[in-house]
Amino acid sequence: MSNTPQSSASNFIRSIIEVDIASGKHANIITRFPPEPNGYLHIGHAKSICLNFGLAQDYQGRCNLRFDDTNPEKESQEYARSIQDDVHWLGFQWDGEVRWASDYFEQLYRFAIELIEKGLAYVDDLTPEQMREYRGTLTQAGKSSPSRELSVIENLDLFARMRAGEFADGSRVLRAKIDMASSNMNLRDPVIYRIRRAHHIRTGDAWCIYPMYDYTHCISDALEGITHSLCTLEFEDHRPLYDWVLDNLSIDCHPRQYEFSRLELHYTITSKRKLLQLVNDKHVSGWDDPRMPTVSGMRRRGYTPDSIREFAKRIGVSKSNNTVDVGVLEGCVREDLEMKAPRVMAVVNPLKVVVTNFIEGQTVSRMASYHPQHPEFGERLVPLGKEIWIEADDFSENPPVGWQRLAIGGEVRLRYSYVLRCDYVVKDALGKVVELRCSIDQDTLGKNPIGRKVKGVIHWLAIEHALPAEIRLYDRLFTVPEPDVDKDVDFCTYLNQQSLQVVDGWVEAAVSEAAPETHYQFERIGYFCTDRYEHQPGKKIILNRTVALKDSWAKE
RNA sequence: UGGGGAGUCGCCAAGUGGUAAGGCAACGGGUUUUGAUCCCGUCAUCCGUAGGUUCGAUCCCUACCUCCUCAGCCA
Repeated sequence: MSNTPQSSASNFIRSIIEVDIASGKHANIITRFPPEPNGYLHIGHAKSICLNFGLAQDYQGRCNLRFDDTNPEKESQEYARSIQDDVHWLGFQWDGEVRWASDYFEQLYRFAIELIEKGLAYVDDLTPEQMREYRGTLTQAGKSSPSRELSVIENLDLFARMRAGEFADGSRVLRAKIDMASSNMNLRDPVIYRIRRAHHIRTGDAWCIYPMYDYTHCISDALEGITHSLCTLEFEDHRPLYDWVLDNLSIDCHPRQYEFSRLELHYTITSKRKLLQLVNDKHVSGWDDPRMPTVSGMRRRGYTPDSIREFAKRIGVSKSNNTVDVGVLEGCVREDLEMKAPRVMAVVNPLKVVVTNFIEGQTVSRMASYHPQHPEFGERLVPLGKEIWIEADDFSENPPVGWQRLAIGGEVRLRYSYVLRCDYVVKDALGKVVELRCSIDQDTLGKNPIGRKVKGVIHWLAIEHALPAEIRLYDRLFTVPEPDVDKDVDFCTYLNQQSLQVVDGWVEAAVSEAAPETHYQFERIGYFCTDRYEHQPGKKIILNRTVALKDSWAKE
């Protein structure tokens, strides 16, 4: 009997867990999601969140949220808050309270003393430059620092004085004494504590020494009883150090670290440093700009938690480098919104049409369903009028072969209304089409015309009843698939100047009172979402385009 | 030219000594008052390359090739 839920694909981590459960090594698994609060979460983190929390759910285990807050200079409460919000929004709940690596500072300190007492750590006063020199290179062994031979007594004293603030920032470090000749650079006596007088978001000014990631992470995992510590591939080389620390300390728990490949997406970047640069340099409005690959940006854009979780499921987990096309992500939202978003009509690029034979009080309006497959979504009246807006793109003076939209002398179905014929085109002095004079076939409401077939259907809005709306159309943020592949070229040079287009469009009155973050499908156009922050129900309608509808005509 | 990883369809990704899952995309057809959705069908004689072991290898062995990664007092 397998523990694998049918909904989740097999992957190497699940295989390991299943073996561990089957062998009795673990009765319950405990995972953790360990972000550093130094930026907002992005789609790559979402993959990790879905993995860690998903595993815990599927195997009846637990998953902790633990902040790796060991570098006070870059961390903030704002980031920590946003991260918690994002995890919740994605649909996950961590086990118990939020954990902080800083909660373990005292224990970490005592373990460091244990290491010193065992002769496995020493205080060094080499400058950063010297340390780099002493470290050697990939092909040459490093050499020992003079401090490597300090006695336990001396090290104990020095380390205590480091904590007491007797030394200047950066003047001394505590190093693990492992092997300066190791072919693994991480084992060449890595620094495990440095002196930094920085205000910490949790511990304030209580400490002037801070533990390094490699030293902190494994111990934090062990203290929390983590069974499977999952991280990305670049930490593979750190695993021997992870194990070394735990093997040499009196901790009876030794979590196992497993690495999986990080997610790469075409036309976007997933580097917190670079995302921060986009924010700082004002290339975007903030971390939650709808063009950002951040969780909060995608949320604002209109992505749903379900769609992101589905995405994580589709891309899978492995150890091979992979680059996923954004089309996969888009496919996930379309699929989710297809069944969840009510349909409504909107005109993004309006062209005025005068229905010449519209007869007030006689020409009828129909009710329209909010969802073709879900009558429970309800319906509303879509009023027709003498003057209507249609999409400028739905009319062509010189229609190409296969054109199913409006053309001079041609007919088209007005969605939920009559069949419309274009009789006359009004142009301005420059020859630009500014208005269409059309007539409807009075006998086509709710039924097809007799003797001829009208294939095309277009959306429209009665001018009298349409509501003005600010519509934000987003395109990819970068013009090339891999903006940051070339180290010599600033990725900002590949910014897509047309990534945001704000247009004044029109929407059905039904949208008027929509709350922020309401999803809609604008028929024939795409999925849109009322802006989380700026949309004001009943006052200012602001919609963000989440993703366009698939368009097999546009491809031709 | 040190260490650690990875190479299976356009993109992800299972799999395993017994003759290549699935998803996305793509393509063909059907339904449709969204050129959407939905439905049906097609889509790797082949698993980086070359040898070897075997009745039989993508899975085992050998060599090679390619890509990623490591020299922060970042995580």
